[in-house]
Amino acid sequence: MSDVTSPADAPRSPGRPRSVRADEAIIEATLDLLAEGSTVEALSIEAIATRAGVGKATIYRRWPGKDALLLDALRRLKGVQPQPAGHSVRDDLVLLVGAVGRNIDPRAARIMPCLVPEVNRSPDHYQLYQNIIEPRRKLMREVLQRGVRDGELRADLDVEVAMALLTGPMLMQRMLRWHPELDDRLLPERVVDGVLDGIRAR
Amino acid sequence: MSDVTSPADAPRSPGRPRSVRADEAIIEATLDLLAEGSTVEALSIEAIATRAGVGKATIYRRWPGKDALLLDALRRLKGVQPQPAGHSVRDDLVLLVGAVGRNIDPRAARIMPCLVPEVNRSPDHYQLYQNIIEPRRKLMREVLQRGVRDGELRADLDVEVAMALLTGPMLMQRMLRWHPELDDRLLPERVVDGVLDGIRAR
DNA sequence: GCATTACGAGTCTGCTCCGTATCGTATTTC
DNA sequence: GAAATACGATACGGAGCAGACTCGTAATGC
Repeated sequence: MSDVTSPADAPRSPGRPRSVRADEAIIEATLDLLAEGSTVEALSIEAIATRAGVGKATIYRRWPGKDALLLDALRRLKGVQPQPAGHSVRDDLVLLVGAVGRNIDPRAARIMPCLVPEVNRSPDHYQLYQNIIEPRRKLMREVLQRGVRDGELRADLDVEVAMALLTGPMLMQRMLRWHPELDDRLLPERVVDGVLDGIRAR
Repeated sequence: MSDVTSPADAPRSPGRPRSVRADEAIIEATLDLLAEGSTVEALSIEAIATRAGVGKATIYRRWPGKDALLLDALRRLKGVQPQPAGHSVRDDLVLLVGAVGRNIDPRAARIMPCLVPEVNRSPDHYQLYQNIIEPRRKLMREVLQRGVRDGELRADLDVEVAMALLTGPMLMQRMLRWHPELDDRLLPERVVDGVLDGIRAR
């Protein structure tokens, strides 16, 4: 079986190569345990090893500690960014807002809230978090700037505030189920239309 | 010194009464440790006892375990709700939005994010969280309904969505510093005006 | 004064975890 | 076949904490 790293990309040191299957199993076990509700700090190497069907040494051979392993594991969750069509600003915004806090991996939705304390505690993790969301923010910023340029949005629009208006309600709902009765499927449309047209009578 | 519970409210059982000072010290130590960055689960009874200058038994005499102690401690953080003046819907909203995630106790701002995972994990904690924010939500709901009644806001306004639009951006910014460059002091006004008037050109 | 309860401080057992080391075995290169 | 490295499993010493307990002391009601 081809349970090992591809021989093409390295000079191949002697001895038995590391098992790709083990790599995969460790990462998956980590994400599974997190998704099942374990906090970052409650997560133990021993639990990961057991879950992955792997010896502890196999983990320590690859990562110096829990933090490094976690970083690698979380990188797997970074989903694909949706590509706005570029026709209607409203439709593009609905697409982007609907993607807030949503990733390919369904575990991501359960894991993300557990990382909030970490992001607040450690400047490194805060930076990592910012690096991850910045590309998504950039995408939305461009859609909004396009709207201003085309005259579809107010000329005096504060783009950064507008992004907060669009993103905040979705994030809050996804992370905290802030309001139990809001319908998650309809929310993106409602949010975009609400922010576009305002709530003031006219 | 009057270091003990007031004699007026109980039949007074015999023996030395429990020290109010100890109660206070334990709660304060708990909140301090949380505010300093300890996670809920990393918090240990031993650490609390040491910090409070109190024996472990003194804690176990009062609470059955960490969870019960935490619940009592967190109840202390519930700040006062601002009272909207009732003149202008906009001004009332700015007041309420500015109060989102803000409590009298400055430690609250640092503690709240640490509770996000708990709220997601335990239905009990989720319910507790909902009970705490519901009064605040009610206040905002009334202001919005008043606006609709007075014709200041759209007649077809979805009040729940509107609350999400107003609250979400503030919460996200307070809990995650989602956008590093947004000015926290000006944000409430910006959010309210943005949501009121919309971002669409007209 | 005496029974009763609380106090701070500390001890003790049992548990979980960390990070390292050591088994016997498996897989690879030379 | 020999050397090298990886594998899962398990054992180890050490750290930290939970809870129950024990001290000698302090405060209260009768």
